[in-house]
This record gives sequence, C-alpha cells and structure tokens, in this order.
Amino acid sequence: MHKRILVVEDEASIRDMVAFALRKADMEVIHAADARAALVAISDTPPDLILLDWMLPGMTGLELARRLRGEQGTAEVPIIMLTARGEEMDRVNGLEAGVDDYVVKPFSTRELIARIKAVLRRAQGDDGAGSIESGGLRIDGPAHRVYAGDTQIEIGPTEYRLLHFFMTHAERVYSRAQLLDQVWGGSVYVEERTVDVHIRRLRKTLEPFGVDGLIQTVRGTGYRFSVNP
Amino acid sequence: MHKRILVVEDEASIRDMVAFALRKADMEVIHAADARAALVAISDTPPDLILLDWMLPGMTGLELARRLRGEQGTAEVPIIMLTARGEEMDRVNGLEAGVDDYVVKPFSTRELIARIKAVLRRAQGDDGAGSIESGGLRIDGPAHRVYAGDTQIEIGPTEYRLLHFFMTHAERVYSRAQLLDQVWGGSVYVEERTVDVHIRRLRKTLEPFGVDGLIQTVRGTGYRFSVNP
DNA sequence: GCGCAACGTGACAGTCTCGTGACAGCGGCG
DNA sequence: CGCCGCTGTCACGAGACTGTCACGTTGCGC
Repeated sequence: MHKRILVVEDEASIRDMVAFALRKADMEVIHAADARAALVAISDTPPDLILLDWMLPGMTGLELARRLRGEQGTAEVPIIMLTARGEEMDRVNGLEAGVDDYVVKPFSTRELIARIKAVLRRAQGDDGAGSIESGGLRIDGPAHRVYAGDTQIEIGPTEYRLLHFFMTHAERVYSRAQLLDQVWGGSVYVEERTVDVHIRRLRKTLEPFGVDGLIQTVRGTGYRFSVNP
Repeated sequence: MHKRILVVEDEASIRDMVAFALRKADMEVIHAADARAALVAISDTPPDLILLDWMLPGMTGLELARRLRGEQGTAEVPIIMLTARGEEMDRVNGLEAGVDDYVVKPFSTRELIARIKAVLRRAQGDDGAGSIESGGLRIDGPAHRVYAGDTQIEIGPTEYRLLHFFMTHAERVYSRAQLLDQVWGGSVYVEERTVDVHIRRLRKTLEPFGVDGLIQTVRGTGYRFSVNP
C-alpha cells in the first residue's frame, strides 16, 4: 500500500529518521519545516496522513491541526501528533481538534509505523459494492466472487478488478491507458500491451463457461464490455 | 438518528470532549460521574447506549457493567468501555461481562463516534447474543463455546473472536486490516500477517472435526467464511 | 494481393502472496 | 520457581500471479 505522508517537523534529525523509516515501509514522504510550508504542501496535493510535531516555529502543531480541520479537502486527512514527554496533559485539546493519535518522543520507528498503519486502516472506509449482473455473468462484490449462471468461476486478482470495472462500466469503450488508470491504479507504470494480455487471460477464464464475446476489441481504440455482439 | 447516550466518566475534561463530539453527531448526552449516579440515571430512563470509563471512583466500570447486565431493562443496552492503554489485557473479562466494544485512550472523537454508530447498528440488527449455526459449526455466544455437531471444540480467545466474527459475517471477504479492526479492536497495533497465523491456527483447530474448507483465502484481498467451497 | 499496424497468443522469469513451522515473550497457575 | 497456554513476529519455501517479450494472426488502406 503506497501512501503519501506529510511530515511537519523542524528538527532535522527526527525528520530524517522518520523519513527513513517511512520509506522503508513503502510510503512516500513529503517534508515541511513549519506550518506555512505544510499548508503550501497540502494545498498542492493532500496527503493520506499528516505527522505533526507539537512544537513548531511560528504556529504550534495544535493550531495547525485545528486549521486543517476547518480547511476544505483536508478535514478527513488523519493527523498523528509527535509530542515530547510532559506535553501529554494537552492531549485532550488535541483530541478535540481532531487529532487521531499521539506518539510520544522518544519513539521507536517500529512503533511509529505501526501507529500510522493503524490510523490509516481506521480511516479508510468501507467498500460499498453490491452485486452486479450482466450478460449471464454475476459478480458479487462483498463476497468477491464471480458466477456464470450457477457455477462459480475462479479468477485472479487483476482479472477480477478488470472484470469488475467492465461490468460497472459496460457499453463503453476504454483505451488501454484508461484501463491502466482505473484498474491498475494511476501511479504505476506498465506497458500498455500488458492490458492486452490480461484481457486475453480474462477471456480465456470466462470462455469455458459459455459467456463468450462479452469483451470486445475496438481496433485502434481499446476494449468494451457489452452484452450485444 | 437521535439517540440517548449515558456517559459515565469522572474526569471532567474527557467528559466534556465526549459530550461535545456526541452532540455534534446529533446525540443526547446524559452525564454520570460515578457508578451510583449512573444507576440512578439509568433507572430513570434507560439510554440507548452507555459509555463507561474503566476506572471509576467506588466501583470499577467492569463491576458496573456486570451489574447492569443483571439488571432488569438494561440487559440489552449496549456498553462501550473507555480504557487507558495498558488496561487492555482485561478485554476478555469485559467481553464476558457483555461489553460490546472498547475504545482505548487516547482516542479521536471521530473514532469514538464511528464505534458508537457501529455498536448501535449492530444492536439494532440484534445478532449479538444467541447461538449461530453454519456449515456444521455451532457457536454459543453467551456460553462462549463452539461445537462441531455434538462435540465441543476447545478454542483460544482470539480464535474464538475470529470465528465468531466470521460466523456473524459469512459470505463476505474481509481484508487483514478489516479483521484487525473488527476482531482485535481498532486501536491495537499488530502486523497484518498476524491475521494469517491466527487463520492458520483456527483452521488447524477446526480441521480434526471435519469442518474443513469453511475459511477461504481470497488471494490478494483477504479471507472469507463460507459454507460453499 | 501487399504491406503495415494493431491485436492475439504462448512462454517465461521475476515478484508477490500465503501457508507453515519455529521461537521468544508474557501472564497465569501449580 | 518452572511449566503451560496463548500471542505476535519472523524466516523460509511452494505456488500463484504478473509484466514483458517474441512471434503468429488479423484487419485495413492501397
């Protein structure tokens, strides 16, 4: 899981340690040395989580947290505060300001990572996918299953996502680039022809069950899921 | 959804914070600073949910919870306990006493609201207490026991909670993160792979009794409890 | 019919996921 | 104290999955 973490911390040594640990845990790190820099960085692209030092030059972390909660677009971004021992008494204020968790210095990087993961986990909401039926195929989102009539079809992760996307976006042509964006996720680089291969695999998986011809090639453009031949 | 929440908490700062958050979420808040006040408030009008601090002057939250469970009219009122870090080990005792969920301090108001809503939702659907049967397995909620046919199965605490969760949420895939949230509790920091190990242990516990294949792996996504292969 | 570009297909090596056994820490209990 | 049940983590390996390539096939304009 690739996540963007904004680290707002003026002390270089801590910043570097944190950055090192986060990168090792496959997260992207953005720095900000003070509140102003943080606000700039956020307005650019809101991160998935904000690590906020309690004491900052100019504006305290708490003020910044309050401000972010009011801001548009960052109201739901989880915040974890870094506090030194003894500052804990203000915890309640922080919680009121919408801070999600605290990590008290000195902390182990291991603990920090664990906390971050826990908060991220909590933050990401439910996946509200029902079940869709089309062209003799049925895909059960919650159960993560695919049926052709009554028989269940075994299907790989990528094939599943691809099929799911197609069934929720039927009767429309998508280019390879669009499919890569939607099914693979925007931030990965893979060859466009890879889509071809997965289309092929999906067709091959479905074909023995008589649900043929649902995924159509539109030469020079892309692919389309359609009930009509 | 207008609900009445009884907050039993002696520390004023936390009480105020909680009250503030709850009111913002359109809930009615009743205060009680100790167990006696709580009992009085309850006998007046039973609330829809009780928020109970672990440590109270006079009587611990746990005792109060037990007492409420025995009381007429409050036996079904959901209880959420507030515990400080480090008191978590008694979680099992709490579950036995009929506590519905735990929130570990420090918590964010958002998390608290989310938990409260979840518990209320669950209480509405009334799946809590009875015994559930599925796939040749029977789980006796109140007695905390598991049967395969007529023979009882010895099972550890975590395995029990995991199985219980699965049986009350069958035919649906859950990611490791979701399982950690639901089975371990939202504010505990464990590796995701730990789920694998407990799944393994649960499978191994059930397997000698012929109830095989109930917990299925959905590669790249999570696990699913299902009677169908 | 020809040539070209687009697409289908099979193979393959690297990567990732998951199952599994082992192990150390921690309370509980005799 | 030593033993025991339970838990979280780790390391390892088998197997599934994936991205890419090379080559065959098809469609299309001329």
